Amino acid sequence: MKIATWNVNSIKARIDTVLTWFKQASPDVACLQEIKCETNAFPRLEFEALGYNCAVLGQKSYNGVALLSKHRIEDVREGLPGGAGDEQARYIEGVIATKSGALRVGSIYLPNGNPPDTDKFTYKLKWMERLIVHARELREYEEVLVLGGDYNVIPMAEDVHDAQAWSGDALFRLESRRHLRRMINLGLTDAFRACNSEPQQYSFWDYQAGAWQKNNGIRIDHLLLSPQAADRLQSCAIDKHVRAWEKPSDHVPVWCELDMAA
DNA sequence: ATGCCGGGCGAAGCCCGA
Repeated sequence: MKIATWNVNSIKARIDTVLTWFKQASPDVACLQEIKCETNAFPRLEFEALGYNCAVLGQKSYNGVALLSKHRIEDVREGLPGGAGDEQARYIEGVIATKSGALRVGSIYLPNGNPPDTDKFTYKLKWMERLIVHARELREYEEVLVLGGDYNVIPMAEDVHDAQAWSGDALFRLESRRHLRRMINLGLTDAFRACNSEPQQYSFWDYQAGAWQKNNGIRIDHLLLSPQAADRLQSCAIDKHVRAWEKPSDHVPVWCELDMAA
């Protein structure tokens, strides 16, 4: 069972690139972020033609998340609990029935939080607090669970080209990293780091200042696995080559393979 | 160097991202 996450930076602008990757990579389940369209404007037909079911939580202009699955998506939860008045479409979750039981998948678009001296950073930290509370609830289900998405947090200095330059940034601030560490401490596994100990492995390169050409990247797109999922983890990789395609997103797909055969 | 790209919106120029 191949499960992927990808911040596509507008599904409308990126549809050809995204479909090309889906045809090649053929993930069983995919978490998309920054679709930047309203729910009913999501290009469902294009994905259905490839055999996918779609669960979408969209929003006009900004944010927006989706779950795509070759199998039926059940028990869809739209939005992260605990956010009374939070209008930003940043979380969708669903359950996929497999031969070896339920697979629960969440698609996360965590707030950026910059600049850090504003309420944007406060919103980010509060959102992370809500995510921790929700992950703690999900832990009790003892299911195969994958929380995939654009976390907008650089876990460690080895996950950024220039840690010094990023030290004050909301993506690398200690408060953000501490909250991500709390997620891990709930018993979740960073799938990529469970499979790859090489430093300087990135999932995002800015469009500006030749960041891609200079390999000035950061690793902020993560797949966090429950113990039941981590036990089934076979591989995890970053599809870096996609960043060199025509009209790329600034993020690339990250995927893992779980053994759900039995 | 926060605004060098790139997208949304909407029809010029501003908001936003990481």
